Amino acid sequence: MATPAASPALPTAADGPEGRQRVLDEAAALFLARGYAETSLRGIAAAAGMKAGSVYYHFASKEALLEAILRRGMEVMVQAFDDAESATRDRDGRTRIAAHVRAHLAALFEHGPYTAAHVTTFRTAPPAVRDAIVPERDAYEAMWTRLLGELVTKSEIDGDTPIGLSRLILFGAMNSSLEWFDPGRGSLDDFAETVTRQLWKGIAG
Amino acid sequence: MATPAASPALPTAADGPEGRQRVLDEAAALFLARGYAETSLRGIAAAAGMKAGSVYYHFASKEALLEAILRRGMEVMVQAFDDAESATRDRDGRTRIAAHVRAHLAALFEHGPYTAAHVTTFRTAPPAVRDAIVPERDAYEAMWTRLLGELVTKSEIDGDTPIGLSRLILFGAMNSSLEWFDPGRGSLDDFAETVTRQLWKGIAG
DNA sequence: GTCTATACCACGATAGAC
DNA sequence: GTCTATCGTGGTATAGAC
Repeated sequence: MATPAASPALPTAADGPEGRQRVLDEAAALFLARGYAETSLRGIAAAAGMKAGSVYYHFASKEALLEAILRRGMEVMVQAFDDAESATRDRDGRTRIAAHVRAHLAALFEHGPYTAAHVTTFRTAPPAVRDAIVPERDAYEAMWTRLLGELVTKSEIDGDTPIGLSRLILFGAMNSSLEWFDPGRGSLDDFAETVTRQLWKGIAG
Repeated sequence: MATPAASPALPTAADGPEGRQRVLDEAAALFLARGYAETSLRGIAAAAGMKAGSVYYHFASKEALLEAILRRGMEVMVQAFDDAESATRDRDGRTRIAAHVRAHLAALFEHGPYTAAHVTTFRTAPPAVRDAIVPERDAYEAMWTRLLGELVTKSEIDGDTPIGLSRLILFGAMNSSLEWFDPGRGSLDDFAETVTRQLWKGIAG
């Protein structure tokens, strides 16, 4: 039997993603675990099963690699937001907020290390990388601002609190959970519900 | 006139703190601005007006310097908490929470770079440094847990939400403001009041 | 697409003069 | 208490074979 022309028996799709994707995955995981500056290209290469020099076939520099990861992390967040929006566009405000909180937290904890790596490394990323990614971040923030503004218009959210501040406070509450929440020990649904309840009604007795 | 015996005319107290303190101040500011790994001892020394080798007269290593900064940052937070506690111990729950939120934010933005540097560098600090500082962090967290528990007992806080989670959500909201709040552009009092209001009553309309 | 080999540099840290 | 000088290590990145 001759090998099928369309799929030659090469060790590509069999065990794991191909080189570039492997580098991306492992680098994101390492940046998340140890930080950008603390992670060496040699370490990334080793985790991806190759030598340091080979990484440069896929990425022009360590900064370019970081930028690709930050961009991917942002795409995951935007996708999560869009899905939540499609699912709850016609529901009440509390339901919509709950869905978006759940979606954001899922992007952090359930859709790979990219979004989490974005959140934790952005602050100390090299200025050139930060600047390159700012437009994507602004777009995501604008999606939330639009959602909250819509709910204020419908009087589902109190009009007194500035929604810009509310959004930043909510983002801080959600993103900082990377430092302590372990999805293996607690339910993400329960956590998302607690965040939503506290955001919605507060803690007053 | 002979120079007074108690204060010889040496260039010590005149312009700025002495060596060790200068290193501490500048290192904290640099760790906050750029991160621990991204900041070199040469850069710290230059900011403190000395050469790299001289830093080792004051600190055994870069890690020891970081540990001293993290510890100082924690002391500032604890002091802020104690002050707020003394000032509002007999007041109602909402007033006490407001004072503590204000105090924590003041520690981040108004009492030097130590607390802010602690918050931003702890996550990626070398494990040995993290381990050494964990007891102090636990003690501060216990102060908050005790406060919130007391308010639950008095039914000033809703007993349904687990206070451990509420504390982490509140810490995340406050600490993450380091990434965007500029005390030169906005009032810290106003910001603290917004955080307190959102924590207490939520955003529901 | 990955390898080996290496250039080049910045880093943390140390030793000893002053 | 600060300096100069330097050591050794590990970092990013490149060149060229395979």
